[in-house]
Amino acid sequence: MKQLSSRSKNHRSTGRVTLSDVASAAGVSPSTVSRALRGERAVDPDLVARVLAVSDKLGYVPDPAARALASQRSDHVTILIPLLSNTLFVDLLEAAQRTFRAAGFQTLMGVTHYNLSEEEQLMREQLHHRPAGMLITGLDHSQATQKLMARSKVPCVHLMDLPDPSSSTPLLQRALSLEERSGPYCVGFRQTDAGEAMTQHLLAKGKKRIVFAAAQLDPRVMQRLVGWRKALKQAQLYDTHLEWLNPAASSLALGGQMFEQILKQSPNVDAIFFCNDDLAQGALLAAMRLGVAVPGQIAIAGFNDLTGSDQMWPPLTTVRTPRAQVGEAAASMLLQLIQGETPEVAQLDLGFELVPRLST
Amino acid sequence: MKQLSSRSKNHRSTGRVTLSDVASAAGVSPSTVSRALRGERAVDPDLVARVLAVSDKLGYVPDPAARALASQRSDHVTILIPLLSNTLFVDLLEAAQRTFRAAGFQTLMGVTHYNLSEEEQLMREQLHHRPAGMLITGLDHSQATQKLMARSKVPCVHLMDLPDPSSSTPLLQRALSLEERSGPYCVGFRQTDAGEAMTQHLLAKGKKRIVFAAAQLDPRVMQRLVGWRKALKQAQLYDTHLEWLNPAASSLALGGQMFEQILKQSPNVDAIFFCNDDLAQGALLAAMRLGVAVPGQIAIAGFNDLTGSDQMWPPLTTVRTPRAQVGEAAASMLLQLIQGETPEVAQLDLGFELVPRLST
DNA sequence: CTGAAAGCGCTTACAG
DNA sequence: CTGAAAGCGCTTACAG
Repeated sequence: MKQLSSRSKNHRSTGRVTLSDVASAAGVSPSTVSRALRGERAVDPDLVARVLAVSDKLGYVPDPAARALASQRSDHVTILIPLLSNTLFVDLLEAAQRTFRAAGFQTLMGVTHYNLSEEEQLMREQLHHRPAGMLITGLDHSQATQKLMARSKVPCVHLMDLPDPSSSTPLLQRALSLEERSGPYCVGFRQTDAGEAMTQHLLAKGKKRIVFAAAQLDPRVMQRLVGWRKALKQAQLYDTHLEWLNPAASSLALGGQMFEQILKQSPNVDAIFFCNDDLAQGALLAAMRLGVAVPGQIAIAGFNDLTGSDQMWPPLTTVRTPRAQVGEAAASMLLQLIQGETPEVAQLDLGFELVPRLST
Repeated sequence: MKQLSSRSKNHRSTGRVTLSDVASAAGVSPSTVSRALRGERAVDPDLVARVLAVSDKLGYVPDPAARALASQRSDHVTILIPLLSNTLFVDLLEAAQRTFRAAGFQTLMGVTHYNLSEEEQLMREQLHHRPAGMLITGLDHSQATQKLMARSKVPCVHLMDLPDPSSSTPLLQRALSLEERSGPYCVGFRQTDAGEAMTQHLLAKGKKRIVFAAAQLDPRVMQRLVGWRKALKQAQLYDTHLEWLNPAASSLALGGQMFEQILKQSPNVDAIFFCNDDLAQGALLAAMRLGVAVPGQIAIAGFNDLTGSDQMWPPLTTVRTPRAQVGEAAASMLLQLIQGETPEVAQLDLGFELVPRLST
C-alpha cells in the first residue's frame, strides 16, 4: 500500500483526499492531474486514463471552493424569479434547475417579489458569489441592476419576455458580440401577440363587450393588455371601461371578487379575459356559486394553462405558455455562454398556443 | 491618496478589493481585519470601528470561496424536497429560504422525486460542497444516505415528520448530545393524529362508510392512513375495501378519476377522506360535473389546506398544516446547530388544525 | 505534453 | 489584544 501524501507536518490537515494525493499515487504532478481531470487536451491519453483510475480508486472529489478561488469561476448559477407562489415560476425554476444540474452546476435562487429594489439587492448579493451565469425574469430592471450586470461580465439570459422587435438596433457593426448587436439574450414569447390572439378568439366567438381583467400588473401582463387593446380597437369595440386593472397579487380569491364586481358594475359584459389562470379559475368557481352560466351568460378565458384549468367546470379556455421549455432553453443558452460559445440567436421565441375549451 | 496594496508583481491580479487592501488602508494586519469583520471578540473596539469604516469605504466584500477554503465551512445550506409540483413543498422552501437568507446563508435546493436513490445521489453531491447544514424532508432515507449524513457531521434537520414517540430510547446517558439522546432533529407534526382527527370529524358528522383515498403513498400519507384506521376500528366501522391507495402522483385530475371510480364501485360510501387537497379539489370538481351532491350524497375532505380549497364550491373541509412555520422553525433550528448551539428540543411538534367547511 | 512554483483570498494556530 | 506565517486545495502562466 502506497502511503498517501505525507502531510504529517501540516498543522491543519482535513482528512480529505486531495489532488496531491492523486498525483503522488499516480506518479505524476498535481498540474497534470488537474488537467487530466478537467479533460483539458494536451495531456497524454495514457496518463489521463491512469489519473482517472487512481482518482476513482481513492474516491477523489474536487473541492469546489478551492477550484473557485483558484480559477475565479464558480460552479453555481443564479436564477431570479418574482414569486414562488405562482406555479408559472416554479415550473421555470424546476426546468432550469434540472438542466443546470445535468451540466454539473448548482442552482441558487432569489425571489424578488416583483420589487425592483429587492431585485437589485439580490443581484448585488449574488454577484459577490461570482456565479458562472445568471437567469433573470423579464427585461425590466433598475438602472443600477443593469449596471451591476454589465460591469460584472457575468453572462445573463432573461426569461419570459422578448424585446420589442421595432426597437432593435439595425446597425451591424462587426467586432461586436451577438449581444451587443442584437440586444440582451432572452428566451420567451411575444406576450402582446398572445394577448391579441386570445382576444381574437373571443371576437370570433361573437363577443362584443370583452373585459380585460388583470392583477399584479407586471410588464408582461401589461403587454397582454396591449394585445387586447389592439384587437378591440381594430374591431371598433374598445372602451376604457372594459379595463379592470388591479395591482394586488393574483389569486383565486381575487379572481372571484373581480368577477362579482365586474358583473355588478357592467352587467352587459359578455366575456372576461383574465391575465392569469388563477384569476380565471376563481371566477369560474364564483360563477358556479352565483349560478351564472358560463359561457352562456358570460365567457371566461385565462392565461398560462396552469394546473387545474382543464379540470374546472366548464374547462377553462386559456393560452398555454411554454414555461418548462423556456426554463430549459434559457438554461441551455446560458450554459453555452458560460462555455464561451455564441448562441445561434440572442432572442429565442418559443411561441404560445391558444387552447379553446368550454368556458368560451 | 494611499495606494492600494502593491500587487503589481502578481501575475494574476483580479482587481477585487481584498482583505489586505483593507488592512493596509487601515494600518493593521490582515488577521486583525479578518477578526474585526467577523465580529470575533478579542479585538479592540476602536480598531473594529476603524476597520469597519475603511472596509465600507473601499467597498470590500469577502470572497466566499476563499473563506470556505480557509475555514472549511461554507455559507450555504441545502434543502432536499421531494417535488416542486406540490405547493406544500414550495411553501416549505420559501420559508426556509427566507430564513436562511436573513442569516446570510445561501440556499441550495435538491429535488428527490420521492426516490430514495435519487436522494442518496443528491446527498452525495451536496456533501461534496460542504454545506454548513442540511434540511431534508421526512425521516425515511436509505441506509447509505443516513451513513453519509452521519459521517459528514453536517448538522441536519428533518421536515414534516416526527419519530414515533413509543420508539424513543429512554436511557439518559450523559456525555451524549441532544441528538444522540433523543433522536434526529426534526420539525413537523403528528401525521397519524391528524389523520385520526379528520376521521373523527367525519364520524361526528354521522358518516358510516368513510373511504381513505390516497395517492403518492409517501410515509407521511401512510401515517394518515394509520390514523384513519385507528378511528374507524375504534368505531367498529373499519373495512379493507374502504382503502383506496394509488401509488401514482397526486393531482387534481387523479382526484377526479378516483372519485368516479369510488362512486361506481362503492355507491354506498358516504364520505371520502383524501390524503391531499389537490385530490379532494379534483373530486369536488368531478362531483359538480357529474351532478353529485356534496355533502348531501357524499362528504369530501382533504388535507393540507392548499391554495383554492377555501374557494371551491362547496368549500373544502381540510386539515391546515403549518408548512411555512415548519420551514421557518426548521431553518432556525438548523442555524442554531450550525452555530454550535443546542436547540431546546430535538423534536418540535407544530401541530395542525382541523378546518371544517361546507364539503362535510 | 509535463512539472515546479506562484498565486487565488481568506482563516487560524502560534507566539508575543 | 495583535501580527507574521502557514496553510486551505485547487489552477495557471511560465519554462522546458
